[in-house]
Order: sequence, then C-alpha cells, then structure tokens
Amino acid sequence: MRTSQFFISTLKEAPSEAELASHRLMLRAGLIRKLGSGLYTWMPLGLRVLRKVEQVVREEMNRAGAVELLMPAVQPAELWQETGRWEVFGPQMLKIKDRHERDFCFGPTHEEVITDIARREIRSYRQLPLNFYQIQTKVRDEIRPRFGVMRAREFVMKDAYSFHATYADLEREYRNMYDAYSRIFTRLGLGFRAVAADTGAIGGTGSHEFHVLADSGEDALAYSTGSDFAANVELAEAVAPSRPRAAPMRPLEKVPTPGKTTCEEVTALLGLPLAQSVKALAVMAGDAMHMLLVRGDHTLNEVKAAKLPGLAGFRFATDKEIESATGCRPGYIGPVGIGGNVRVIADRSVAVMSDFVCGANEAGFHLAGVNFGRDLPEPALVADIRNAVAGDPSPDGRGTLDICRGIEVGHIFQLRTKYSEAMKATFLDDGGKSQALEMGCYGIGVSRIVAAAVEQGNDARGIVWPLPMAPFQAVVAPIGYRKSGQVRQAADALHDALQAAGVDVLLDDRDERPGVMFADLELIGIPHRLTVGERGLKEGNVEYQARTQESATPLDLRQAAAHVAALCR
RNA sequence: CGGGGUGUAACGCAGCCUGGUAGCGUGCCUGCUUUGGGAGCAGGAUGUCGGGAGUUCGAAUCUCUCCACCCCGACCA
Repeated sequence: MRTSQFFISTLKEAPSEAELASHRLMLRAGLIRKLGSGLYTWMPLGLRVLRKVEQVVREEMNRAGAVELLMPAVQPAELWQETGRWEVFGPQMLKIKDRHERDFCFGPTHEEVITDIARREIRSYRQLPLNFYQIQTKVRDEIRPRFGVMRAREFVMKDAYSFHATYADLEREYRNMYDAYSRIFTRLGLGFRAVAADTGAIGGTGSHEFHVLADSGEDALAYSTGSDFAANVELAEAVAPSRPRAAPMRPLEKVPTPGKTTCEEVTALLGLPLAQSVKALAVMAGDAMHMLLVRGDHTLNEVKAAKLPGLAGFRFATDKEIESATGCRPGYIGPVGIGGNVRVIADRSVAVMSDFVCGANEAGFHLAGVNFGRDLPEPALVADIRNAVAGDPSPDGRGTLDICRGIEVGHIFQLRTKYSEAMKATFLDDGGKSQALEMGCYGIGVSRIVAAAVEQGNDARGIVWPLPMAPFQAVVAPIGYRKSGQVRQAADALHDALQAAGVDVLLDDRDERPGVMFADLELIGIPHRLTVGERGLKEGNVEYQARTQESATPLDLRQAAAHVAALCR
C-alpha cells in the first residue's frame, strides 16, 4: 500500500474534548472521527486495526468450535417483552418505531434473538452442543458516553451464545471459551487478567471478566499475591476480621469538630488513625432509610450493599432526607441515638471496632470512644459491604490482595436457563423428556480492544501497537522520493519485496519532509520502519528502526526486506 | 437525570467583564527556495462568532430561550 493511494490524516493538536491518552491519540492519528456524542467513524487507518482484531477473534472462535452467524441489529419489542427486559434494560436501549408505529430497538445485545433462533431450530439433544457467534455493531444509549470508542453508544462486539443439554456440558464450554479468550488476548499482544465478576444485568450464575491492564481503567481488580485468586473489586470479598472486638477502654466523649465533615479531617484534628473512625452513609430503599457503616479508611461497595435483603435498588439519601431523619446535616451523622426507624448496617470490619469515632448527629460535633453494646445497640445487620483494599487477606486464604486497574474487554457468563425458560426454548433429552436449554454467553468488546491497546501502548511520540494489531506491520520511509531516482527505485523495490513476502507494508510516497514523515509514522505507530535515503544508499545501506527504539541502525539494502519480513512473522 | 463548564475558521485559542461589526498560532491553497526530525520567504482562501428572540442607533460582547458538546456521579463490551 502506498500513502498516495491511501488516506492518512493526522492532527498536531488533539480536539480539546479528548482527555484520555487513547482517545487523544486515536483522534490525532486519524483512526477515528467523531460524528456525535459516542458516535465515531472508523477512518481507513482505524478500520484496518479493527479488522485485524476481528480477524483474530474470528479465527480463535472458529478454532474453539463456535459457528459464525449474523443477526439483525434491529429487534422487535415483543421478544424483549417475553423476557421482561424491555423494561429492565429500559433507557439504555435505543427504542425506535417503524412506519406502523410498532416498537423496535436497536439491539444492545442478542440473548433474545438467539434464544428465538434456538427454540425454532433446536429440537433434540442430538443437535447439541452448539455455540453461535457474531461480530456486529451494538447500540447502547449510554447515559454518559466518554473516552472515544472506549465507551461509545455504537460499538463493535463479538457476542457468542452456547446451548447445552446439561449444566456439566455448559461448564465444559465455559472453560473452553475461557481458554479461547485467553488465547485471543495473548495473540493480540495485550497485557490482561481474567477475574471473577458480578453478573449484572445479563443475569446467570458464573461469570468472568477479561481486563486489559491499564492505570486509567474504569474497573478496580483485586488479585492475590499468593494464589491465582482474582476478582473485580465489585465482587471481591473483604474477608471478615479474625480478631474479636476489644473491650472498651475509653469513655464516650462528645468533641467539637467545627467545619470538619470528613473522616480524614476529624481524625486529623483528634490525632487518631483514620481506621479508628466510622463513616455513616444514609441510603434510601423504598421509603425506608438505612445507615451503612464502613471504617473511615474503607469505601462502600454499592454492588455488595444492593444485594442485602431490603436494599435492592437503593439510592443515597438527599440532604433533606438526612436532616429530617437525624436532625443534622451530612458530615456529622452517626449511628448513636439514631431513631429505631433507621436500620443500622455495619461492615464486618466496623463490627469489631471499639473506642471509635463517629458523627454525633449534631452539626459541629463528633463522638469519640464509641462502643457497640455500651453506647449504642449492636447493628441490626453485619455484612460485607466495603471494597476490598490492598493488604486484605485473600478470600481463598492464600496470600494478600493487591489492587490494579483494568479495562473490561471481555465477559463470559453461565446464563443457565434464564432465557430458555422465559422463552420456552426446549429440547428433547435422550429419555424423550422436554427440557430447557442450558445457555452460556460470551462477549468481547472488539472496538474497545483497539482503545485499550492504545491505552496500554503509547509514548510521547504516539501509539505503540502490538504487531498483530498495527494498521501496517512495516513502513518504507523514503527521503526525497520524488527527487532521487535512486531512492525511489530502492524504496519501491523494498516495498514490493516486503509485500511479496506477505508483510502488511506501507510505502510513504507523500514526499513529505523527513521530520513530518517520521512524526506521522510514529504517531500512527507502525512497528517497523525502513528509512531509505541517498546518504545510506551510497554505502549500500538503509536504516531500520523499531517503533520501540530510540534510534536507527544501518542495514544492508540487500538484506533489509528479509530482515523485516522475519520480524513480522 | 442531577451538579459543574464550554460553544468564535479544519485543530488549538484570544477578544466578551467595560457593545462600535473579528483576530493569533497551526493547518490549507499558489509561487520560489529548501529537503535526514513537524522548513523559509512572498502572496492567498476560509467565519450564519451554536440556533432563535429581545435590549440598543449599533450585539461575538448585555438579557431570555432552545440546542450541542465536555467534566463529576448511577451503567457496561
């Protein structure tokens, strides 16, 4: 490919709305262009990357025994009403009407459609197991699209759905997909980690997420330094403290803390460790207020809390609700002397505290030396409601936890019979008995992978692609292409030789000045570069430089193509 | 949806407070010179100042309203 026959459009300065490195670089390198919020055009260069990711995904899915199909992007409402998800998925679905005013949505996912296929096509256990997948554009009307294609409203996803006669066979396929996913991310050259995960809106039982590791990732991951335990912090158990609660040593004391509303400020004022304080969070579930207690140095885990009885769908109380329930404004609330109509739920690490500090339910005051049993009743409920933190013991009893951040690029679920039962997708087993199909589903954010790869691989000069994802594997960069016949001849020959060797090679025949050319090629991130100039040709040399290297090394012209071709293999 | 912010040329921005009809850098076009790390000189093109309404002799600037986009919170591949 020659640049003159291609389209390269780079920017010196990134549009101001782009904050994240990958978003800025994808715009600057001309991989994507924005049409509207969360809507992006994949420019020719970006599309090449996207297609390479798709291809690896496709090859590995095929290798794992899955079968590709393509379902409609537009789906009738009736299907979603059958599973009750027309309402549950709700505002996240882009709902549309046809000319007859019938309801449709632009598919955010395809469990309903594939289950409809399954119930029409699968009749016997002899047809099982089956794993269908597609690579397709999905639409989710995200509340807040951001970070370019990382969280877009329209994105490319690989979604697979498997069907089984028995749970044991589903488990087998689940492991098969786990292994396939590991191969995919390994082949793409990404640093990743698989973690146990919450099932969220898709539903089902077992679930793992695959994360590309990056400090800017939106998810926090907990993993053990002493075992292979790894889980999304949303899910990771914060192990119950092993030590019993110490006996009270100090008297209850009301201390003035004017203007100090956070645990950090209060403990600093009192000269106590942060872990000696208790944070009280007022939440509403239905009409009832609950007060959640976590240690001052911990944070509430909203996913865990929402799973407690009576707390499904809770929200944080408004300032007004807090004032009418406690008589004071947020920043000074606490569990001592709170009305019986407010249920107090303590994290397990709070339940073993003694002589702690908390709000006094009076503006400008906190209480110190507080003890359960003596100064206030034992909590109504003690549960794990905090986020695990680095240094916590691993839930599997081996090693301690550390925390890293990741970008979710894959998610696998054991759906079991959630959809097959709702939609009556059954088969006849070997005893002639009708049974609901066991199902699994397996998603990969194909377009997100591109952003995640840029997030993981970039430097001051631009993108550093893993070789399998690079839009071009190698580039021939001639200096003075239009001016020097010698340069043109050598560059053309190199390009042709590399192409013949099966290398995805670009010849930059724009005749730009070297500085401009090098800057563009490095921004775009092509892994291997051969620079051809009269200076080197005099010695029979060209120069080779990997994207990851700081400087070039001379290479015999006659060996250059073979050398680079070997690196691209 | 709640809270905060921004809309001026393709991109980055100034001008707005204190009204007088729009500017800078980059990019783009033409010519000449240059050619190993984002060139130099000369010339040139490009704006419904987000839309609408209002105040005023006069609005990018003041007022109202609508829209778009961005940031912080609940979602997810």
